[in-house]
Amino acid sequence: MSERKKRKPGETREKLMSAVLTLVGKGRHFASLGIREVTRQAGVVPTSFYRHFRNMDDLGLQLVDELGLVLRRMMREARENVFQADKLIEESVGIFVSHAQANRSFFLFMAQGLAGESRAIQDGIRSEMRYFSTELANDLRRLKLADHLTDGDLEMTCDLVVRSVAFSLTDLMGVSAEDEYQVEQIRKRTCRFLQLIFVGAAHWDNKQA
Amino acid sequence: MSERKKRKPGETREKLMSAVLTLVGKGRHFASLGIREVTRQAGVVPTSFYRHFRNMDDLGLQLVDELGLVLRRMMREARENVFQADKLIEESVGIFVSHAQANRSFFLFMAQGLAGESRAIQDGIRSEMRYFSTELANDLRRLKLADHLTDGDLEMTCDLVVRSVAFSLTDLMGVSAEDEYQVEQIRKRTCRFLQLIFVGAAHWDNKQA
DNA sequence: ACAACATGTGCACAAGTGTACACATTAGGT
DNA sequence: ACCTAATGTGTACACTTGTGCACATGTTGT
Repeated sequence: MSERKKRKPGETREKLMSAVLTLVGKGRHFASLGIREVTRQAGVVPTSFYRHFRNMDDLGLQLVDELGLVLRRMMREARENVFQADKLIEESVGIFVSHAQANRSFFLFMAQGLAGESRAIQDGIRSEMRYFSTELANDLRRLKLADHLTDGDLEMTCDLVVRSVAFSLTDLMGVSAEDEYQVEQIRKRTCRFLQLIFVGAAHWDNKQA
Repeated sequence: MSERKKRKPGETREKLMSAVLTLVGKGRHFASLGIREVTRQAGVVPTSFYRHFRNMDDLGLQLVDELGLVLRRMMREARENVFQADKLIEESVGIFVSHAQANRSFFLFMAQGLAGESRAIQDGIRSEMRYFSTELANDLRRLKLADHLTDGDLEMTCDLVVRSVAFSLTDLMGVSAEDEYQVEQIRKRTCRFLQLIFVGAAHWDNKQA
């Protein structure tokens, strides 16, 4: 009953997954990738694919799961590095941008999947975003930064925040990672978006009537 | 020198374009479509394709142009139907939603193109959004609804509005057009997003320091 | 050590793909 | 009415694709 011996349990599997990410990173769209192309990129024989995935969508779904891990890691880092509230937005957006650069292909895949052709993958990504949004709401509650908002309004605010950041993602993916200036522009603009949203949230209740 | 005689100048051409829209409407992703598939759907022989387009991306670009027309028509209707400021958001979002339903495939194509694999198409759609955003800014200025904002801040606000609506588009495309309840939920949620943003904009200057 | 299984490989094949070429039809301007 | 250009069609070919099958290899549990 010792199951942790496998020397390379999913070596090919990982090669296939990162082959997809590589291709996506090169500008290809996930929906246009075929099994043969992916196996070729992974340096594996086509039939090997079926040892690990039933089809491309299956592989995509498992990529979404890994994407979840990346996002969680990012969120943890954000929580550890944000000390005072006034720098909250700048710090968080900064961490987001640097993660997006470090895992470019992953986030590219995410951006694609939002309007992709597999409904399951769409739902998976959407679900990750929802999770992210509720966690953000929890944090804001804990930091006492949202005391005047009802749960519903806080949820909505966080949803809008997450959406805006996700949209900035597409901006970010549109410019080369080395273009420091453009990246910086996007970072600043995203911060301003979030500030605007939070100003709106701070003054929300009186308008709610 | 009379050039308007052509009986069916671009009949096949239109058939090809709407064939793409049909396939996209059926849930396919633009990036995964091939020339043969499209011509088959259009009921045309494969080689005809090259009479009108150089490749799929070319066709996509021309679809973006048509999309621009759809968007402009939508904006015109919005301008004609919005009378007083307090219903501005509800009216506009309503018009947006109904247009998105009426031209589902078109908007689906737009949502896909934002993270598609053709850079040119991405830029085209982005450019349409920018246009939309600046027009919105002009309207708000004209209606005296943004007097306390600098041009830059107004531009940012409108950009955020357009992005939020565009993201709602992906929500909308995710539910069946007949699911009245879900569509209504999305409509309401989008309105709340915009309200939140405008509340933020209304109180922006004091925070700007 | 041996049986059971998971994983990787090679081969095969029918189907689909992009596109070149030559030809048929039609439309437009004179 | 005629020439030219635009548009549509059929055939052809080399190539890619998904996937089934049989076999090789390695790994695990007893």
